[in-house]
Amino acid sequence: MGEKGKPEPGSRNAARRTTIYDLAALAEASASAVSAVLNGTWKKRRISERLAERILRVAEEQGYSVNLQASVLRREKSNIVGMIMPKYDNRYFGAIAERFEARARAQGLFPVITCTQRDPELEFEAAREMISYQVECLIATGATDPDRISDFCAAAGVQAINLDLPGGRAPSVVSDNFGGARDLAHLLLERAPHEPLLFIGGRPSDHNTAERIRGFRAAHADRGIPLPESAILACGYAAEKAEAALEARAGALPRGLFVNSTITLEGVVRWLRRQSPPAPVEIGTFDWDPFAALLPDCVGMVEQDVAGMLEEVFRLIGHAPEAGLRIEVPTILRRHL
Amino acid sequence: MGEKGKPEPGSRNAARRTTIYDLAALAEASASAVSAVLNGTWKKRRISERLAERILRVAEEQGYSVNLQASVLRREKSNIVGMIMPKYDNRYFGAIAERFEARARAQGLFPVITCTQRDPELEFEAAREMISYQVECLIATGATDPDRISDFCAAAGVQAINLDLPGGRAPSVVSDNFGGARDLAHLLLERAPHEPLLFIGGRPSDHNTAERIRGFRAAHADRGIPLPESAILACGYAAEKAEAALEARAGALPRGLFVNSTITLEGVVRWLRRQSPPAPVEIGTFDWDPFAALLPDCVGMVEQDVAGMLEEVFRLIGHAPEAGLRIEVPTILRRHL
DNA sequence: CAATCATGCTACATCGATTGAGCACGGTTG
DNA sequence: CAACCGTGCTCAATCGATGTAGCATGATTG
Repeated sequence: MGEKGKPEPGSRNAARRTTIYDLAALAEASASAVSAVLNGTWKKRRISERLAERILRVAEEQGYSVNLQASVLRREKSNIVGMIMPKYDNRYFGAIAERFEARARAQGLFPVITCTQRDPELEFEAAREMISYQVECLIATGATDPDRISDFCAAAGVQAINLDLPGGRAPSVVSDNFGGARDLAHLLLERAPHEPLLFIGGRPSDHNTAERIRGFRAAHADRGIPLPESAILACGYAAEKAEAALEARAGALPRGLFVNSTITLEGVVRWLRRQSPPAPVEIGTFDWDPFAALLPDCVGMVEQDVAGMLEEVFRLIGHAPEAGLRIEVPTILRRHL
Repeated sequence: MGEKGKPEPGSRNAARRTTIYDLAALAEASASAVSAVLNGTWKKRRISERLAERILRVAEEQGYSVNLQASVLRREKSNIVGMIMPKYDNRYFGAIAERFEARARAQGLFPVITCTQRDPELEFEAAREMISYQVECLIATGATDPDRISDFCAAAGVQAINLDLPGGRAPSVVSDNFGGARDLAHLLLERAPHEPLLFIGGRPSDHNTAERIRGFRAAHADRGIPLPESAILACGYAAEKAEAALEARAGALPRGLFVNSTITLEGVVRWLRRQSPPAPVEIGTFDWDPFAALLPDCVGMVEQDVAGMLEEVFRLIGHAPEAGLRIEVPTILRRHL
C-alpha cells in the first residue's frame, strides 16, 4: 500500500517529517489521492467527497505541511519572486520591502528579499542563489551593477526587473527624479527667491543623482536664477562626507539647502548643530523620513511613490516586456508647516 | 549515456534550465561525476583532476547553477534559516534584518525573512510556509503569539527561537528592558531631580512594556521619588494614540518624558510642536533612531544591542536548548550633548 | 602468476509531490 | 447481451541532485 519500506507512520521518528505516504497509509488511500486532495485538484481528479474529508482530517491530525522542495521540483514552477535590496536602514527601502511582500502575497506568490550591503559581489552571489531557488522573477533594487544581474538572469531564463536604479538590459521602474527634484527646488526657491540653492549629497555618476541635479538646474533656469558651479556639492551620500564637504566649503551658506538623501541629511544637520551662531537655513530633502520631517529647519521632503512603483513592477511580472522599457513614477512633494 | 530521453542539450530550449545531465553529456561524463565536482565532494569520490576541470569549464560555459529544490530534497538538509518580523519600518527591525542576514551568510546558511504586519494569522501562515520550505530553524521576532508558532514548529520537528519578545515554549533572546529603562529614567531624573517623570506609550499587557515600567518605577524608588499612578500613560504604541493621550491629560507636563518607542515619539513630538508657548521638556526614548537623536529636546535614547542579541541567537541554532531558556542582553544608553 | 589493492569512474535507487494513463466496477444504451 | 460511459480510485514515471554500491583497469605484492 505504497509504504515504500519507510519507518512505520506513527512511530514519530522526530527526525523525519510526515509525508503524503504516511497520510496515505493512515487514511487507507493512495499517495496520489492524498496529493490531489491537499493541493485542491481533487474534484478534477474525481476523488469522492467522502475520501477527501477523511484525508483532510488525517492531515490535520498529523499537522502535515507539504514539502515545497519536492512540490516545486515536480511542478517546475516555484511561485517565488525574489528581490535584491541594498539596505534595510531607511524608510524608503523598508517601505519597498513591506509593499513588495504584501503585493506578492496578494497574488499568491512567495516573496524572498535579501539585502546585499551595496556589495557588487554579494549582489551577484545573492542573484545566483535566488536563481538556484528557481525564482520566477528577480527584482533588483538599487543594484550597483543591474546589467550584470539582468544578463545572468537572461542566461538562466529568469525574468529580471530593475527598481529604483535603471539598467539597460531589463525593464526598469524608477521615480521621476527630475520632476521631483525640480518641484522640491521650486518649493525652496519660493521661500528665498533670487538666491541660488546649495545641492548637497550623492554621486554625479549615479543615474538618480544626475537626474536630480538636472531637475535642480531646471528650477533655477525656470526662475532665471544663474547657478554657479559651486552650488553643487555631489560629495557622496554618506553623512560624514556631507559634514566634511560643508566644513571645507568657503563663503556664507545660502538660505536654501537641497539635500539629496536622508542619510546625507544626517550629516548636514549634525554640522548645522555645531555652528554658532546657528545658520538660518531651510532644508528640502529628497526622500522622506518621519523624524526628519519633524526637524525644525526641514521645510519639505520628496516622498517616492513606493506603492505606485510596485504596482508597475507587478504589472510587468510574467509579461516579458522589452528590455529597454523605462517607467517613471511621479513623486510626492511633502510641504511642512 | 544517461540522457534519459530529454531534449538534446544545446537545443537551448529557453523554457528548460541546464541540468547536470546536460553538463554530463557535454563533458562526456556521468551525472554523478558532475554532481560530485560541482558540490566539492569530488576529491573524496576519486574523480581525477582532469575530469574535474573539464566539468567545471563546461558548467561555466553553460552558466549552470544548481537546482536547490532538487538538491535540498535529496540531501534532506536545506541550510535555510527563517525569520518572521513584524515590520521593516524602523531602525531596530531594519538592523535586526541586516544583521541576521549577514550572520547567517557568514556561516553558510541561507536567510529568509518575511514581515507579517503584526497580523497573527499572517504570522502563522508565514511560519507554515517557512516550514514547508524545510527551514532548519525559525526565529520569531516580536511575534504576537510566539507560543503558537513554537508549538507548530515543535510538531514539525523544527527548531524555534524567540527574539525581542519572549515566549514560554521556545528559548528566547530579549533585551534587558528592565535595566535599559531604569538607566534611561535615571538619566532623565539626574537632569530634573525630585520631580517624577511621565511614562508614555506601549501596552501594559505587553511583556516589554511591563518590564520597562518596572525599570521606570525602580529608578524613582532608587531616588526616593514617589510616583503617582497618573505618571504612567500606557496608551498603546501608535503615534496618534500618544497625541490623543497627551491631549486628554490634565495638569502641567512634567519636565522629563520617558517615551516607550520611536513610533510613540513621533506622536509626542507632533503634539509638543502644537503647544504654545512651547513646553520645556527633556525626552528620553526607548529605541534609537538617528533623526530622533537630532531633535532638540531629545536628551537620550536606549539602543538595543542588535549584534549582541543575534550573536546569542546564532549560538543557540542547532543546539536545542531547553524551551524555558531566556537570555537577556544589556542595552546601550546613548546620551545626547 | 594469482591475489590484492588503489584509482577512476558509472549505474541506480532515492528524496516527496505530481500527474498522465489506465484499471475496475456499476449503470445505460442500442 | 455487447458496447459504451461515468465514477472513483491507483500505478508508476517524473522532476534534478546525491551518494552508495560496484565495475573496470592497471599496479603491487607474496
